[in-house]
Amino acid sequence: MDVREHLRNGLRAALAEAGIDPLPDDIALERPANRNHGDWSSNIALATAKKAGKNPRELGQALVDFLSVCPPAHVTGVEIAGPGFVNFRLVDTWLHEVMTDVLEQGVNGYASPDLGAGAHLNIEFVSANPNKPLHAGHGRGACFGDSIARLKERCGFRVTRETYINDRGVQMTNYAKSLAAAKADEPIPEDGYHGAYIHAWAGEMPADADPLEWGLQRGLDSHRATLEALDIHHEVWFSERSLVPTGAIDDAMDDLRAHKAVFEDDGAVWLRSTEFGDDKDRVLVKSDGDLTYLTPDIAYHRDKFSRSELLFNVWGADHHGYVTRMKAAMQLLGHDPNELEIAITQMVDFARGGEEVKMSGRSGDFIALDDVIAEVGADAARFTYLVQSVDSRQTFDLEEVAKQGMDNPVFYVQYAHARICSIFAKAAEAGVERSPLADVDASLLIHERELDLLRSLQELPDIVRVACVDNAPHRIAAWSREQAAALHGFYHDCYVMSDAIAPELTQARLALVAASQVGLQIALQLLGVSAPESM
RNA sequence: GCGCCCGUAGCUCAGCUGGAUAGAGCAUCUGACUACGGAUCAGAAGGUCGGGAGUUCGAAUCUCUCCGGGCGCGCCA
Repeated sequence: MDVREHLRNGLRAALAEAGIDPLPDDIALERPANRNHGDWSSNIALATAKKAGKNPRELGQALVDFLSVCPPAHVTGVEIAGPGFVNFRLVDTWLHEVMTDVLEQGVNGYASPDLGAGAHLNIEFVSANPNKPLHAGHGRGACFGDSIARLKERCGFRVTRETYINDRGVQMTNYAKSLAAAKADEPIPEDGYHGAYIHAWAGEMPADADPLEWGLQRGLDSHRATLEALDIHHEVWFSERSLVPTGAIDDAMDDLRAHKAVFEDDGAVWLRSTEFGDDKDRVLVKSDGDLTYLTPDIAYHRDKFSRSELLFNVWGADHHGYVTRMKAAMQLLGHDPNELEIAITQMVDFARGGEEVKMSGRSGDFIALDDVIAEVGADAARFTYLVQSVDSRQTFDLEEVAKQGMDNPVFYVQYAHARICSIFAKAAEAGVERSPLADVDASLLIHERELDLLRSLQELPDIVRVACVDNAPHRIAAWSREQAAALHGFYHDCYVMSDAIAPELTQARLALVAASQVGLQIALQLLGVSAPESM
């Protein structure tokens, strides 16, 4: 049981004794930044005194007096400090219980809060045009979306990974023309695509192939291969084009009309998106009869809702202006706006050794995501894309990330895992057999390095929950670095096996290291980064 | 002009629903191996949290305003 429950129960009893009624719903407990303030601290006296019309310091003292007489489990001291904080000092047994929890629950059980309760969540990400390879900028949304999927899965959602293929419209026609021109050694049309890949792909194209159909498949194959190199696998590749023959677009229009969500003006059909916060109403059917981009996308989202309770989209910052109208469209169709969550990833700049690398869309001169993976490796690419909040613009220095040293946090973390494996290998070599957990005396773990490792492991469930709720995989990356630092520090100061180490302590430390391995594996799995046994 | 994101150490960035003396990595300087992989560890130095005002016991965090940067504001996709 989480030690905080013991403390909260004690605080509730103390509050009741002090005449607080009703009791607060939530009692915050935090680990003070300053160790002198104890192991756990609560601001509950400050928070409730105001409402109860009491002096915070006096209420805090009353709580302390009560808790000193009936201390919760593990507690050795309770003090009042500052304006009214209640500080708890605990014996290390509370941390030893953390180790037991981690090992008993394992990689699949520890730090897996059930937030989703089995709800079906469709996560759409990447959704790039199939007329060109994925570029370096796509990597962020791809890694972010997949890590979100991993987080939601761990937290009890049933997840479908999906990507939308923009295979309908003029850009596909221009792409086909470009392929055909390249194949015939003719100049690429002005409105075509001029990247080097066009010529490479045209060279592969059979002479009798339909450039559009062949090109579509070639583009999809390219995307699929790139994503698989990053260990990203979409269950559904949804074709925009397919919305026409299935009647999905017509159905969506009928549905919108039935909901009085559209009107006609100037020969065009408009969506009443201003009813739900949009700046202006949006055209769905142009006066020439063509559909705007929005219309099939509405039909697509409507289709997704027919297959899933909750939708999650990952869009680049260049599409953020589109969020309001899509949410408005879904609300006009009767959906709760909270059932469609849209995460925006800010742009990525690329550099080599501090020198900015220009990416120009017009000339087709961009860094392919494949090239990033080839240059830095899939693990380093994923970790780097995820190490930073997607709310901030990112600078991705290919030269820095390609380094296989301390500059590179991904190696630091992976090396911690490899070290653990190395310790186990060494133990096996020495003929040391791991005792069952029940026979391990965890109370032997009293070194500050050992306790640091356990404090960090204790935080993981909270970190996972926050990362899931806030859509923040970078919190996992940050935790993995802390756990790795704790492991390296432990490794440096605490030998697991040695003539000077008692067999019982060896067993306790092997268990501790195993717990750390569980934590690191959970974190690396959520990031989609491998946990190597050796490097 | 309007909307969204950002501004924290020399550099790259964390900082959870407001908490006590604002953190990490890199870079810089100084140290640590006759034992499990030194791809490691320890210490030092480094700050008007963009500026200002407000809310309160308490603000990097919430509100307002200004400054600076990015991205959007089509009957394009």
